[in-house]
Amino acid sequence: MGRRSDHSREEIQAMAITAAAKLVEAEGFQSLTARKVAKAIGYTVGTLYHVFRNFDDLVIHLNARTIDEMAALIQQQIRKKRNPEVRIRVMAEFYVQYATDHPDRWRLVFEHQAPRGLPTPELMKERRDVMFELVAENLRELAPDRIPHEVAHTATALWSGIHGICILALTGKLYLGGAFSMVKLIETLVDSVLNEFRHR
Amino acid sequence: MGRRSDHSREEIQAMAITAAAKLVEAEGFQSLTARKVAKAIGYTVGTLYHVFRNFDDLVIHLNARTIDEMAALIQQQIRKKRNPEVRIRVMAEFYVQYATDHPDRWRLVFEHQAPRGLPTPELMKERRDVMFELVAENLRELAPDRIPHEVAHTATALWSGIHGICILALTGKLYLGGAFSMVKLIETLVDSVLNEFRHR
DNA sequence: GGTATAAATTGAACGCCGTTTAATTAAGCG
DNA sequence: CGCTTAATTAAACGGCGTTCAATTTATACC
Repeated sequence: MGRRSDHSREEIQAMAITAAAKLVEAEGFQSLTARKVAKAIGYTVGTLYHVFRNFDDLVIHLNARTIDEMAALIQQQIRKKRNPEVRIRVMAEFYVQYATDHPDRWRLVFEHQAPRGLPTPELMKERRDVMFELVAENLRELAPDRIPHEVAHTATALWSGIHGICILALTGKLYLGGAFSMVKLIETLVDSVLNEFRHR
Repeated sequence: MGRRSDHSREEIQAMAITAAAKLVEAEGFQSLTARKVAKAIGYTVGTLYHVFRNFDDLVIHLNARTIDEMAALIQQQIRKKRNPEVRIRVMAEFYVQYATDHPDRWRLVFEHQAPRGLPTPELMKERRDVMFELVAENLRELAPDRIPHEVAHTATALWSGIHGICILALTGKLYLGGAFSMVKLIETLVDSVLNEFRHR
């Protein structure tokens, strides 16, 4: 066969990313392969390599979409709230929610890594700090006279901590059960860091 | 060739784990393969499968050793300290130290996962909570009259948070530089959680 | 409208992976 | 020394990411 032009480059890209997302959710990110994605969209691997530089490039595009989806969901939720502290708590709540609802897509964002030595792709750089900046924005509103550096520092510490709880819980490395829950752990962390932020 | 009996089963296991550790440190955990390990110890893959159930089994043994090494290092450090708060801070400091010194071995512990559906191997179950329990011990000493559940909860929140900072920093997903450092982030988290723990 | 050009798509190949298995080799024993 | 048993190997399998020559088709031009 040859040139079909049923779909443009961009369409094939989008189809591939969508198919990859579904495969990851259905079978886990560890068993995502280029051949499966190609088959799912009715093309062969070759076409995939015509549209993505390599398999990592496909994964990076999928991860970018995952981050965009998650950020959109979270921003939609905090738009309903006026109080910056409440907003931060809602952000944490829905971060956990998204991670729990799409564990494999979420883990792929953090556990994928391009081959050693290569620089972080632009697509990821743009999205790396989106959550941190969202937290920092609201911390700033919570205490407008704090110096920016301090705000950014606290935002980083808080959000990294929340992320840690998510990762360990989702990978089964956290004892949960009984009165133990992710939600309560996150609450403790948010309470602690916010109190510390206020009182000094 | 055939039966050489140069080494016992246990010796070959230990040699393989050591070789795997070196390969991981030298080339990254992503490119660890059974054939490389076999070659490094002067055997073929077949022998490796005679001694481990499969490749995941080898990785699990390596991870167990990594956790043991790290825990030993940390316990050795806190033995020098009497104050439980100081001990917790030293634990955090050396956790970061180990992760930074052996990034690929450390990441392998947390990013490896046995094929979907299989239960957590005993080898890992025994080691999963070692750090949490170490923290809880010292929290308990810090506030002997708190109920055990509360202590365990705080220990989990604190250590997950520290872990989150480590993971994000080591995978290049954290803005560091200038006055930003892992050590300072960790300090903030420890301060926050310990203060919260004391004041309520 | 036929034809040359350029682009999309394929299928087959490459070297590597984890894993399995039959065949070989050597050690231990009577 | 021959037999048994177990360790070790080499080869094979299917699947992986990746590359590329060959093929097919859409498009631009005369």
